[in-house]
Amino acid sequence: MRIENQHNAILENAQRLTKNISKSGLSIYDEIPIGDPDLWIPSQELELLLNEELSGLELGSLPIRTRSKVVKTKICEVLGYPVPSSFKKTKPRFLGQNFDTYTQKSNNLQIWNEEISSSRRYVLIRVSSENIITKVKVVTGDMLASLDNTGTLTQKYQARLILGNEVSELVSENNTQNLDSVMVAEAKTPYYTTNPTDYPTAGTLLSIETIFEKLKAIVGKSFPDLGSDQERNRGAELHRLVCQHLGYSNYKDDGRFPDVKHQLLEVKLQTSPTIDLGLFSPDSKDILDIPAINGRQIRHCDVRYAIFFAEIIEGMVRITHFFLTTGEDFFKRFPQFQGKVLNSKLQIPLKKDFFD
DNA sequence: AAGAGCAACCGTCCACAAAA
DNA sequence: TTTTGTGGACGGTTGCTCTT
Repeated sequence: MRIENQHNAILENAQRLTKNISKSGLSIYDEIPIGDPDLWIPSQELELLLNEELSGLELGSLPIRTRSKVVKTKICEVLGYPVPSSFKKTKPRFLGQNFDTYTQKSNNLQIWNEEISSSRRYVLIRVSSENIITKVKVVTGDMLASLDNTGTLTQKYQARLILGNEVSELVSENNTQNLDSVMVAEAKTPYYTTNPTDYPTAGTLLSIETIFEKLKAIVGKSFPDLGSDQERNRGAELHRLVCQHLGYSNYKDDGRFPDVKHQLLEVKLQTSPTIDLGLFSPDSKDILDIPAINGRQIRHCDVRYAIFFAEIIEGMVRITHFFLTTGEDFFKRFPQFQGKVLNSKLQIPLKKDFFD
């Protein structure tokens, strides 16, 4: 009974505040002094209110960015704010009430290009596998920071894919000099016992031209699309096709770089023009963590990149373009984003019972 | 009004460590 | 020895802003 009374008292206070906000005509970007008795929604009130109003909301199978926008729109309505025509990239997104929102299906919370702000609130919204909001949790930056055990920043480079006139394009005529010096003229086609994830050897490393000839047959192939939040698995299907065309009888992927280690080949499937690269820049001269071949160390820029572009029509992924380049030449064909150049994110694992 | 540029945002997997 | 948890990679699309 006592708990129920308290619950009701908080909810009543929250409703009083949202009425005030609604009357005030303020937007989510207008500043409110923290703790303002008539306009500031304390975390407790915020959590209760959003939980009551958002739980059960059906989000369907929207693309994740669209999903996020739908949720923000709903939050504006619940809090008594007018819905902006677009959500500006302010830090935080809800400036007046000083909070950010994260709509999460997974427990891997990721904060990009920003430190955790200790006084900011973080509104974490749990979405079930059926795409229904099940719980809303409001925590301060302090609390989030305590869940961050490492402080490690994960980085990402990006480049732009610009389609040309050719359906298949061999960007680099030759391998890098370094790689060329270890390769033999008559490399064996992959034997049925070799794994695509094995370390490369001088005798089995195919020339970039041979790889090009073998892989260009993939253009025009299609396979079913697994859905808008299953990009990773979609890439796996292409990876399988690539292994098959190269002559490997078994497909294997250990999630490491590069995808087809045995050929020093990285495979990418693009359905949008932004190419995301990992921790390393393709033209990096850093040494790869694999055994040297004939005494020669392999560098990141020696790796070959197979970029496939696809269109998704009626639930099918159809490969329309193919590019093959060395890491060294990568940015000569695909311009690197000049803005931030390197993006980094902090990843915070949420405990399994975080939302309980 | 349309397009280009960009980075923000969210998703998934796997090796290894720790616990059972 | 098996199971569970954690850290840190990889994956890639879309909305916002600025320019034309």
